[in-house]
Amino acid sequence: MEKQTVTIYDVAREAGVSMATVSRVVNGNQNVKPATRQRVNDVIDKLDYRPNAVARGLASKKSTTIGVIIPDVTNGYFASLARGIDDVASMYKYNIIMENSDENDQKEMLVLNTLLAKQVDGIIFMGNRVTDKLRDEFSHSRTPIVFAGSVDDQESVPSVSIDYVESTAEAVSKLIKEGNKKIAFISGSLSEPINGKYRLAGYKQALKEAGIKFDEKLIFETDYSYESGIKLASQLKDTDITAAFAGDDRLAAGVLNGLTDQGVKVPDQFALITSNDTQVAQLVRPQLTSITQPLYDIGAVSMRLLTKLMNKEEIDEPTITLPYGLDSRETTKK
Amino acid sequence: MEKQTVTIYDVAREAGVSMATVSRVVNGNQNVKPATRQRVNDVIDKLDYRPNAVARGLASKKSTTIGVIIPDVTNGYFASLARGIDDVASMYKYNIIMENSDENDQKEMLVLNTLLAKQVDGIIFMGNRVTDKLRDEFSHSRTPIVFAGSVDDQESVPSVSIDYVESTAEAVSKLIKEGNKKIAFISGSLSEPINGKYRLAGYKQALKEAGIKFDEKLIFETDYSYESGIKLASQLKDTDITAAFAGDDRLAAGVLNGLTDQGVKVPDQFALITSNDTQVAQLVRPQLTSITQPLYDIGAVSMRLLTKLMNKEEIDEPTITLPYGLDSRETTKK
DNA sequence: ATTTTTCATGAAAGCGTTTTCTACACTTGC
DNA sequence: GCAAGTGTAGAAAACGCTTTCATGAAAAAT
Repeated sequence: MEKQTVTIYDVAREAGVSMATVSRVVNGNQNVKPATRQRVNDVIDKLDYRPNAVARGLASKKSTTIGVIIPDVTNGYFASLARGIDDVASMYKYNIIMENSDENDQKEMLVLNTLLAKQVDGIIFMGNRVTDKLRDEFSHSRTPIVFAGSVDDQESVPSVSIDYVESTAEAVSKLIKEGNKKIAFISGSLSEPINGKYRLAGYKQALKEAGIKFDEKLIFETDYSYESGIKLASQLKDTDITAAFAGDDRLAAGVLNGLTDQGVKVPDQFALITSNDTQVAQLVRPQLTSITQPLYDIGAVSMRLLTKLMNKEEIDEPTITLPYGLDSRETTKK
Repeated sequence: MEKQTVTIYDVAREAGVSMATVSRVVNGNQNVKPATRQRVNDVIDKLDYRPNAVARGLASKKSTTIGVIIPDVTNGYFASLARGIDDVASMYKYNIIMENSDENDQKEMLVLNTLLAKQVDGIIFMGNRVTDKLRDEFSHSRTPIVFAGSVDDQESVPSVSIDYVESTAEAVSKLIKEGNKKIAFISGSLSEPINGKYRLAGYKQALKEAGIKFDEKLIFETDYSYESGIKLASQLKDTDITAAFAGDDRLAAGVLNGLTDQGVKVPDQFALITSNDTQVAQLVRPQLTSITQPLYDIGAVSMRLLTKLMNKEEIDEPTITLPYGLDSRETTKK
């Protein structure tokens, strides 16, 4: 019962028209007499014709596919962005080729190349670090690209994110207002601009405003895993540090659970604020006070921006900053 | 500085050979003299030639792309499967087009059609319910497909999962052994075979073995959200139910947090076992005792199976069942 | 030295569309 | 009644590759 692939030519023959006409009705071109259109559509239904997107792509030089480079789908933060991206993409009839990069420079180059080979119409890049090589590749290719949930520190690429400096400053200020003087800054690698440049700047800014001297020893640079948070908790326990700002939720959850497991009362003895407001932040007990980010929207807006870029529309501001919030939950005093 | 797209023809001209030869070296065909190969490769590097995958796809009738239908990337369970799929896919040089279906029948049909239009070489389907219409479409298409993390109850489609009947029975038995007599069965829609058919059967089996009579009132059918779990907790609180089996981790986390927030001590006053062993299960306190599933592997094996199908290799057993475990953590007594 | 094999390569026909150009048959407008 | 438009449609050339078939040269066999 295996049906042969039916092509536009089959439809044309069966409907007694040329391929060009079939193509016109399939693509909604108005230059077709209603009666003809009807007839063609009937044949399409009858034969169950489905246009070959690959052939279409070759002929039109558009693949209606966009590439998404994501560090790890398994990470709730990126998954939320991805969901926003996908929803808007399908709204605009684009499909998504997703590639996990593990934030690995080499892999990023590799997937970028396969995406370009696949003739994607645009690319959304998630990741916290951009090597010069990668940036070079971006700018050389005529394929539009936008960063979602991160900023290129050279601002050479359109991006959508929140203001990491201000939000961090606000979080740290809150910690200070609640009486904390020794506040740890916990994040992933400081070589990533989001940590080493923006968040750290916000942290310092808050300290400065409060007249607190910056202390190098309060900076804890690690990776983004839950386990690292647990480990960090043991280190934190025997110091006079009374609060921490964390750049990642899983990391923060690790710190929180580690602290609690060791008998430290949060928030009474230790206050904690995290950054991404993923579901994790609300699943743990006590619930993590967090900077809130419109994760889904960041993804959605990125994709929307990309559609404009692909249509060669004029963009007034390529670096879009979305509003953030600060949700006081249970790991801070009030 | 915009470089024109360089085609195979440009390379051929520059290297003084025919397109056929360039094609051969690009595809690793051995019928090329080493010297010629060298020369062509040099030109490829020099011109920075990158084969157009779309044209390739049209000519070869292979897209080296597979479609992945996922209910929601944002769900840790599916995201883990997806990660396994993607890793194996890239190992075999396939790219992935990912489509969120929201387990919506109509949307599933739609994305299936766009995937087929894009000429994917294979499809991996995640989702708990398969409509007849969809199954029909599957069997009519010559594109191989495999189910990941779910079984088609008609077993007409190759699939990879764990034994849901046995694992559930084991979990419920444990609850019974620890002295619980009234054990709630909490799951998503019973219309989904995984719940209404397999897990429920396991639940009944365990009860029967212990000589406990099945009680309809202990079945709680809801959706998979954390919020529903919270709500359910209030209902559960004022009954004589002392334990529950939950078919989903977020749901279980909701029940757990809801119970705890209302002063019910877990596991002393209420025991709880969940099913998917996503990260959530270990983030909450107390940590959720859970059936453990090799999530990443389920995805990986599915993809591997799909590669075999795409190569038209003989498959001995199209329904693969992977081993599960039962990890006693803190929401059961021992 | 001649025939047969093997090897390396080129020519050209697809693959299934889109799109440009051309053409024809009608309407209009005057 | 004729020139100029205006829809509607077809022919055919791309699009950038893979692949089959043919071919000539070199190697091997006789």
